[in-house]
Amino acid sequence: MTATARQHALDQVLELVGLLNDDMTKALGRSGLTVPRAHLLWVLVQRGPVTQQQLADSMKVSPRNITGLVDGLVGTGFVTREPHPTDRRASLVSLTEQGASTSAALQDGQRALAEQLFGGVPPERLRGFSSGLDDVLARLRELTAEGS
Amino acid sequence: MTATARQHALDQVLELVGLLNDDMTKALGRSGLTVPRAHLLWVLVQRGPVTQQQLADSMKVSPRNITGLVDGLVGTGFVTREPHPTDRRASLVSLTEQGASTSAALQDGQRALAEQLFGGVPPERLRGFSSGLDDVLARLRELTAEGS
DNA sequence: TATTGTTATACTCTATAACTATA
DNA sequence: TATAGTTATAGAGTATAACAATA
Repeated sequence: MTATARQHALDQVLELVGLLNDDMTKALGRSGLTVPRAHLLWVLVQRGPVTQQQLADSMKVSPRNITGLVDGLVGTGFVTREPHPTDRRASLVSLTEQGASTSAALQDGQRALAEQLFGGVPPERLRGFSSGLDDVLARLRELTAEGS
Repeated sequence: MTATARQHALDQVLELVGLLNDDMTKALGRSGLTVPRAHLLWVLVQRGPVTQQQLADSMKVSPRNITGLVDGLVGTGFVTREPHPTDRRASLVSLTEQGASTSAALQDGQRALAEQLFGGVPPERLRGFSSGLDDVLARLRELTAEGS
């Protein structure tokens, strides 16, 4: 009985993951971005100009992969790759104006999405949802920490 | 005030999406599968042997893509591709024993995950979570139906 | 010697367009 | 003429390994 309730909850979560993934992919595509490229942009918004090594660490991805993502973003005008002022081995990746304004627009879009998804949910119910999610996230973080 | 609560809820959901995606990718990798290949297997579990065209429709992906996914799954022994009994243009894709038993194991893993994630959540709280999710899913389905 | 990033190589997922075989 | 699937081509994300330049 409760086991089926838990199974149902997981099914719901998996459907959510799929729908949200599709929605994000489409929205980013309209801005000329992909999910990994938007992720990189987001790191730059949070951390400011950084080296590719730091990007690789932040995104938990190989340095080779960062080279490719930055190449793409330079090509489409979202970031610049400039020589590092003190370390001549390294590059410094920065947002262009276009990169910064697009990132801001994406954030606005996210705020709008939050309103669309949760705007009609009564506060009491939203609290319950959010608390339940906290429990689930705590467990998931443990699992992924172990499993790495 | 409530706007920040809604924003927080979306942040939680996005973290959930990321963690769950990583967890699934790793778990499937241990079984020699990827997310799209597991998706294909899952369609076969539900529908039985089908043509590649039917797979393309079910998965909302190009026929060319199905050719590649089936090639990979045939190569790793999860499915077979056999001539269709009545339509000589078409192939019939079926689960092998290995494909069926791996699919069953994945389902067991999912049941276990549901227990790990929700097992410690009190029934009352789980109900609240699930109800909230229902609201959110309804809105998301509308959004993705429009935006397509 | 250690670190930064690139080139070389390879695999997976994805798409469109042209083409073959069959209906 | 329409449908099923493949070949041809292309692009994005991912990884490891070898290597050059610099620290």
